[in-house]
Amino acid sequence: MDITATYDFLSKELKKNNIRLSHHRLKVLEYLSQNFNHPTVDKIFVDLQKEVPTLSKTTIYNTLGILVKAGIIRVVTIEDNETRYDIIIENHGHFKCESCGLIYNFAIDLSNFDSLDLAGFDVFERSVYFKGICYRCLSNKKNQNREDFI
Amino acid sequence: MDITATYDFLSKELKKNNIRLSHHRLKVLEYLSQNFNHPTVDKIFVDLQKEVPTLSKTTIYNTLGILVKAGIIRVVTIEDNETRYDIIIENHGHFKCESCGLIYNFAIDLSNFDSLDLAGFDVFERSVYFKGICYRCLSNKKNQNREDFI
DNA sequence: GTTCCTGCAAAAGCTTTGCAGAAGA
DNA sequence: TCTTCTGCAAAGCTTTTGCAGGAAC
Repeated sequence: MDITATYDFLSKELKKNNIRLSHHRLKVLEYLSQNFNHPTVDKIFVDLQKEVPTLSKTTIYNTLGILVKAGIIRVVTIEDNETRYDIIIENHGHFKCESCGLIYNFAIDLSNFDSLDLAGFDVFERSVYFKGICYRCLSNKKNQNREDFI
Repeated sequence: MDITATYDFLSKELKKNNIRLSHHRLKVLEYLSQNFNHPTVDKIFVDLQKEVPTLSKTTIYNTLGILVKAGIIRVVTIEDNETRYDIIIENHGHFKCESCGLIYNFAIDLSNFDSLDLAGFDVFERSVYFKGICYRCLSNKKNQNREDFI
């Protein structure tokens, strides 16, 4: 993916949504458009502080809230004790490895999924979360059984 | 669904998992087997206190943790600011209405879903979360547009 | 000049932990 | 009796809020 194009596109998205383009906000957005690792607030904070030492968590919370409301990023609630954020890309699910903690994207398209149970409902957000052990951990720990990971 | 049968089944599940069947724990489990409304810890606490006034939140947290570990209930993380719990039923997703807050179950079977992106992965948990407006709220508010709900 | 953003500190929630007493096997 | 469960209170975290100063337009 062309990061510069994405970044430009997102800047325009912000303007379209009447979000003031402060330096800090652009930095948070830039970070999210270059890091597809579904960061927590704390991860964003720690990583960006090297570059922008005056940045506060309050501003990160504020910025993330605005971006979610504008529909530019989405909240990933794969785990109950951590809130993560993700630049919105269509038609993908999230897989979390319970061994190494990494979150992977994978292709899945439920946009045309119809359930009889939801007849007459207006569905405008669809999230898919899988958990398990990723191929990397599986090959690292071939001699152990699954119980070790749980 | 036959609640008594479910309840008996679950009692046996507990014994199989060497979980001591205290009165409080049975009450929590009974509550979950009779209330499919995906309660939060606080909801369980408030509802059960009428019946069991000495019950504490610590015990609820303790019990829920044990039941999750035993694979009898699962955590529903459809929202980032609330943790909910659900007796495990196979092959269903969760739909949260952003207007009334109700969470509905709907049938969906991803147990045989294969993604090329996850080739070589061991996937042992699959959650599907949808959001939108339920049919009830839609018919109550026919004259309003979607922006009112968001 | 006016609006809105920012950071600090405090507050608010939710969840976990330590420990002494109580209940279960 | 011995184990482990329970409830209280305190601690630990994450997130929100109030407010004064500062930056953007």
